[in-house]
Parts: sequence; structure tokens; C-alpha cells
Amino acid sequence: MTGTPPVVALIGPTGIGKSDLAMQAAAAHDAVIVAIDAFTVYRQMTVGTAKPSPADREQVPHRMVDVLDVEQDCSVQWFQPQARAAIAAARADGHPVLLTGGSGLYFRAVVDPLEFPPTDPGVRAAVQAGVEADVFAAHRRLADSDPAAAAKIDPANVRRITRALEVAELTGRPFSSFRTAWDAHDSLYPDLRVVGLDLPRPELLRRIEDRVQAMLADGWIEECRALLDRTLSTSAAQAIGYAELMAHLRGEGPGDPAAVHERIVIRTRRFAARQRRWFAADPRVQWHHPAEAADPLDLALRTPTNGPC
RNA sequence: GGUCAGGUAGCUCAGUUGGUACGAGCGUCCGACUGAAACUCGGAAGGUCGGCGGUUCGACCCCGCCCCUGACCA
Repeated sequence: MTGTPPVVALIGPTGIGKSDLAMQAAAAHDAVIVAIDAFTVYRQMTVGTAKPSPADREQVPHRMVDVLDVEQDCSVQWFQPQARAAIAAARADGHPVLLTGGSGLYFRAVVDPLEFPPTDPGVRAAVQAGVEADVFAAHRRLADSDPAAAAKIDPANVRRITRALEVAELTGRPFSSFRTAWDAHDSLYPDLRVVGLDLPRPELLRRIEDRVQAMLADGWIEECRALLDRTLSTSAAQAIGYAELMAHLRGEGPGDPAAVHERIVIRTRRFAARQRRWFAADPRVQWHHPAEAADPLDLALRTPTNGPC
């Protein structure tokens, strides 16, 4: 064994089978898995987030899983240093690292040298009030001070406009100046290999439907019921399925369970599409059919970077 | 068998006192994205307005018949 243990990422749309492959590979190489996922961080969300089983976690160390309670907000800014520290610790102990997950922004935050500007609740609230009063005027204001940022943000996107103005006010720097490293795709880990898993669309959609059914049969609803007397943080409350199921349990929304299930499948489907789009833009990804990628670590270490797939 | 209501975009429905469908929401497709990212936001495609006849310069909107759906009465 020479040099630092490798860092390999296994990414792809939800339901593609990342976790299973990650388990096999990690077990075979004595690796540590770091979950790049904005929702398996929550201790109380297990079934609906397809969290690795206790047995799997017993066999292979998983980091960034079960680290927050649902009352706590999760953010990229918080996630970035935590995940990086976990990676560093594992490598220091001589373990290869397998990054697994589907949260695109979090992936880039961990793996790219991105710097996230600060936030301030008071400033944000004030800025947001101004933006909400007249979004288009706010967008014009942004265009005056930071044309590059304004060009990237739709004139009706209250959230993004607010953030851009907040950052400008807080740092005195244009929001767009923080984006310079974005297009470079220069990895923080020089040896990083990124294995992408994908399937033909119809097959993926089928898997998603089956998986939602399986989760429901596996106690998802009970898990949601247990969450009813908790106050979910803004970020936790967005989780696909949890939002719909909890509303249903409270008697809100459509009373027909089939309609609720359908709604969850649709949201998941759209999420998968967004994930593919996100990762398709990353030139580092080497795409594979899940059946070909029996061992992502082997595969990644043997294939030249950016090789044809 | 009869009465009433209804048949308009893939779905749920608006709408025009007759003048080329202003359609909306949802879905679908495409796309943007640095502290909520399973978020937020943008764009596009999709309709012979149930069928056939009639009235009219002109009908999705008026008339007749027919088909289908739902409720009610028998």
C-alpha cells in the first residue's frame, strides 16, 4: 500500500441501486462510505430515505448518516466541512472513501473548492421582505449591481434573488463573484473518480414505482405518524413523501391513499430527472449501466479518468 | 323506460349574450441553479370544444337526433 487511499464517488438518480453497489465495493476494499445526501442525515427519516440497513452499517462504516434531528435545518454550508472532515479522517486511517448519494449541490460542495458566502437571519429577513414586495423590481436592482448574477437568476425567483442581494449586502462582494470556481469542475481531491449509474428511462421509472410501494409496505407511514408531534425544520419538511404522507395523516390534502401514493411517485420521478440533468453537466462522471459496475472501486481505479463509457 | 346534470388540452375544470379557444391548475418535455437543493424558478409541446345533421354571412356556444357518463324517478 502506497500513498493516500483513493476517493471514489458513486452517483446517479434515485432508485438506481447506488447503495447496494456501494456496500459490495466498500466491503471488498475495507472502505468507508460517506453519504452525500441531504436527507439520510436525519435520524428520524429512515424508510423513505432508503437509508442503509443497520446490518450494512454494522459491516461498513457510514458517515453523514443519522447526524441531525428533524427539528434541525440542514444546509450545504453545514454539510461541506462535516463531510470533508469525515473523508479526511477515513483516509488518515488508511481507508478508501466511497462517496455515495444523489444530492447534486452537496456533491459539488464537498468535492469542488467552492466557498459558500455567509448568511444572516436578520439581513435575510429584511432583504426578503423587500424582494417579496416587488420581485421584478428586486431583480432589476440586482441587474444594476450584479448583471452576471441577474442573468443567471429568473426574474420571478424570490428565493435566489433574495440570497444574491443578501450576500452582496453581507460581504460587499457581488454574488456572482462566488461562482467563479463553478464551471471549472476542478476536484479538491486530485485522484477523485466519479462513477455514474444510469438506466434507460422506462426502466428507471418502473423501479421508482416499485420502490415507493416497497417503502409504503415497509412502515413508511408509521414512521411519518411518529413525526406528527415533532416540528420539522424547513429543510426536513421538504422530504419527498414525508410531506405528502404527514399531510395525509393530518387529514389534509386528498383523502384517497392512492392519490397520495401517485403524488409521491410523481415527485420522485421528477427528482430523478433533475438528478440526471444535474450530473449530466459534470464532465468528471464516467457513466455505467449498473450491471457493468459490479465494483465501483475496482472499476474507478482501473479506468482512466474521463474515459469513454 | 323517464327526468335532470354533464361531455372543452393526458387529468380536473374555466369560458365565449353566436364572430379565428385569452384558458387555468396539475401532469409531460426541455432548461437554470453556490448557505432551503428531495428546494426554488423559467420555457415549451398538447384541443377538429362527444358524433351527425340543421339554422346562420359565421356556431364550441342556438335547434334536432344519436352516443357516452353521473344522479334521481320508475
